[in-house]
Amino acid sequence: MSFIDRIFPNPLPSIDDILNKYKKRNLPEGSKVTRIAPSPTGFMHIGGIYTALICERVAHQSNGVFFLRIEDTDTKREVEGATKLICSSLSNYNILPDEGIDSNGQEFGDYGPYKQSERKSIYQAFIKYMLEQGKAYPCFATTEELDELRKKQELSGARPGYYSHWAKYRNLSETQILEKLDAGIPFVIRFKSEGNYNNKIVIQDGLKGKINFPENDLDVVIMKSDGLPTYHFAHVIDDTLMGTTHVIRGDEWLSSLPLHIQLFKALGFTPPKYTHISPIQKMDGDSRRKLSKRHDPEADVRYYDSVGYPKDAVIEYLLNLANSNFEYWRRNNPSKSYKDFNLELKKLSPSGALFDFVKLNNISKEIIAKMSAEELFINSFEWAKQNDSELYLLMQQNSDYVKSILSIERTGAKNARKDIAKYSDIKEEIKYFFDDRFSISDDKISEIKDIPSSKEIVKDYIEIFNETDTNQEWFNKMLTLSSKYGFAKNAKEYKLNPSNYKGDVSSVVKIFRILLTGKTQSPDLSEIQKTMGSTRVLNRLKQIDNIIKD
RNA sequence: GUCCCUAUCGUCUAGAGGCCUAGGACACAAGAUUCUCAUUCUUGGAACACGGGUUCGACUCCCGUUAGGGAUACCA
Repeated sequence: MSFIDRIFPNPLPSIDDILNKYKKRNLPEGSKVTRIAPSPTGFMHIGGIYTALICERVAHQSNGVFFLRIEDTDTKREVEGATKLICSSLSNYNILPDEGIDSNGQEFGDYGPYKQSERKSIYQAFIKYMLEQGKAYPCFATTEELDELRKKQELSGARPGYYSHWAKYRNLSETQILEKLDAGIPFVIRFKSEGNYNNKIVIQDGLKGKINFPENDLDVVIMKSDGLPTYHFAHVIDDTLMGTTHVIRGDEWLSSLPLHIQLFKALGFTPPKYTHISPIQKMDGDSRRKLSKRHDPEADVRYYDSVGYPKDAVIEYLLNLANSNFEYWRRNNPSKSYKDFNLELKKLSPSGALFDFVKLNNISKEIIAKMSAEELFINSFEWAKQNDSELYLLMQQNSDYVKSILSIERTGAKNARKDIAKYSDIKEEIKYFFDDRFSISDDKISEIKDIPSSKEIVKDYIEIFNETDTNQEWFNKMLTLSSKYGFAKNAKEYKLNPSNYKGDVSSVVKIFRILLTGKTQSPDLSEIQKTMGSTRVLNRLKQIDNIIKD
């Protein structure tokens, strides 16, 4: 019995059967097949969404196929529920694979299974083939042995790694291998590299162009002792069988490129086209670093959901990061779907971009400003349902009132206000419209007191208040009151002759603004009054008696 | 240590040897708009990391330095 049969005693599918099962994809010329291949080790990273978005766009723009593959070959790091989270995050952001796994764990598509853990026998069939071809061998090195090897290499100044004469188990005889196997010594399968480190090879990358590498001479592990393949091997097998034409992935894989190309060749496969994209980074002190799962809450896509950024805002921000001409396109096509924008892989930045919340906010404000009051209500209501029960209740019990609040300077306005960047901002904007959440702080009260004749002005206004006043009619009343009590009709006039006036009309309006909203800054006061209704307005105005006693 | 990638305003970037006195967006500052804020409009400040080449000419090409990032696992 050969050592190969000892390693794989159970029958495995034949290479021919596998190759026959995975038919060549029948797609029109120029169609691209891309994939997103996350490992279920925690939450969905914003960088994962970024890559997925790019892959999805590239495939679908070319009438190709975009699929999802779960890379769960590291059973130790796998986190319960992570696969589900990946699927739901993708569908949340409307990045929908044509093949893969849905949120319920249901697989779909003709090139599955799409979970690597379910493809074990396929990988093993190819591993066996590699062994038969003499392109791989079992290695019995223990962790201690490998540590020692590394130390020795460091001491002698040699390049660390398992290669050439350092590769202790590379040239074991059949009998030696069988002895170890019989003794039950754990082993891995290593690739028997024919590469020469002193040879230079050139590889083409879709973004970085031609890259020079030394040839790979490392005998990399391709099958772990648990019988599952490593990333490198699974990548080569899966992307071949699944017909991936374009591999778009993070540039942390760039250095493994010589190995991957070498593996494709060893198996007689044609490698796909590669594009390595730079990660999204953030500023940390005065150096940049990758957004980290452990330290940065904004690394988790759920963060953007939880604070209430519209999904499209996140997507458009990411698109803007990918292709900076997106914003130009968006300005010229304000109502088109982002899917009509043609994303160009070549236009991606070869260096990593810093995540910029200020820019995200700007994009998000634009998007929210474009929503009608009705849409904003529906979207924020949906958000509140999941994330803010207090706001949810408020909106549910006062839906018409909240809708009219959201209409202020939106419905019928030339340019809607751009002061809401995320749904969680809404609470603060609508709070003071509700009597049980409205109050005036002491320092605002003293601001009213500081304005001469404030009590008389309010009393006068109460007499002439009319709920149906137009904006102009309301403002005329402010002007009338101003001149009656010695305030200039505008700032210019006041500045010209400050000694002639007690202030200008803005001081008069300020009394009402504070009385009605508790704030010194607010949207248009006449619209606010109309929205609040006369009873509420008059009640609040009458509070002047409690603020300024005779 | 070794290998690989990257380097333009504060940020994202345009830039394919002369269209560059380096353009745009965000942010910031100033001004304008019958009220504050938010809009909107106008204006402004703000960058080719450094040193060598190549060339009539370099932000652009080459080499080095520096800085940042990545890889160097039975992790992906």
